[in-house]
Amino acid sequence: MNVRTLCLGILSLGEASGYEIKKDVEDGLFSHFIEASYGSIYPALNQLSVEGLVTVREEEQTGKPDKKVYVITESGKNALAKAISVLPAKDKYKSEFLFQMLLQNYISPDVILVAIQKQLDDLNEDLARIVECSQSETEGIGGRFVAEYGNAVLTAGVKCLEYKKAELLKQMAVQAAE
Amino acid sequence: MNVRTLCLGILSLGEASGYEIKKDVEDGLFSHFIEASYGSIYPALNQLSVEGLVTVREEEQTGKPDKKVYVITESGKNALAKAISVLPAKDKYKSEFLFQMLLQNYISPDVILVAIQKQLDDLNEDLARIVECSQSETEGIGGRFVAEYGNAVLTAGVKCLEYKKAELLKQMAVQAAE
DNA sequence: TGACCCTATATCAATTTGATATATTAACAG
DNA sequence: CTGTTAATATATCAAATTGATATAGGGTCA
Repeated sequence: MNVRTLCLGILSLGEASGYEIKKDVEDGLFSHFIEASYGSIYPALNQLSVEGLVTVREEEQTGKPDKKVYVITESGKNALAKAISVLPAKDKYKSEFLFQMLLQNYISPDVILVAIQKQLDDLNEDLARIVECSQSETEGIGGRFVAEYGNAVLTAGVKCLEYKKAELLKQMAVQAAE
Repeated sequence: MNVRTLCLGILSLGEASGYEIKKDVEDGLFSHFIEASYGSIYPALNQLSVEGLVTVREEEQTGKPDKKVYVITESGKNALAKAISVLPAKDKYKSEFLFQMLLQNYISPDVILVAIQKQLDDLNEDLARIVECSQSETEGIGGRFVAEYGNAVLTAGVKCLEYKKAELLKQMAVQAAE
């Protein structure tokens, strides 16, 4: 799935500017499972506009720079429905954290500890965002689905890491006592 | 973290060819949290070789094409240790599946069902690979860490989806009866 | 007045993907 | 014995994407 389909999906929930799409991807319900940069979003919106899948409207704002508001068209909705009715590709997961943990014999216990803490902070931040988004419940049944799935997965990660952290701290205390 | 560091990490566990590195990334313990294509692995190995972080040895094989075996050097190990002693970047997770589920009002219940089933199959496949890899326990404490973390997270995902699937099936049965 | 942050769009080199090409050997079917 | 498929192995490249940077208007706070 490319960024064009991603933009159509977000626009299907309501009109938005490129900047707002980026915000959704960073802070919204999408943030748990979507990544996209300005460098892909703006070209995607331009192309969608050329293809007639979205319309653009330039909007003046007071106290802020002007923005271009994109609205999905009927043919855009059709293209979206078609694009998301195929078997989804396998999830992609990349974790520098797990890479470091696998090679933990190359790093000191203190570095391992701060890495675990950082991962815990990241997971809890993500978790808080999901809770926040699902409380303002904008997306109905689909939103509940992804919120519950994200919650389950992230909570399991936190639980596992809390245990690993405690284990490491105990071990470090023993080593310090020697 | 770039593919060069990834290759150094894999080579730190033992010598390998580009093809074998790709296999590790596809089927090994790394597969849960790493992605890399030939198009990035081969150039990375060439560059590492130029920089003196790995050495190459061409090996003839009977019954198979020749291969280039890469071995990490001392300065390669130093570069690796340095590269993985920084705070890890945030995990990256991309899921077409969750994107589809969030926009499920655009797709039919049967398509939702096959998507859920596909995700369950993917998760169970990943889970089986982790169990298999951790039984042959090649990587010691680091391997156990990532295996347990992966297990926790994937199991939570499976459990959540089994529930969602049952819920959907019940709902579809009710709708069919009407 | 300057420093810094938020909103907003845009661009671009560098990285990475995903697909394809090439070659060797084995296995298996027709 | 010929064709097809599959595994091993390396390499390349167009296209997509990232991550950083540039530009610009406005607000806030010292």
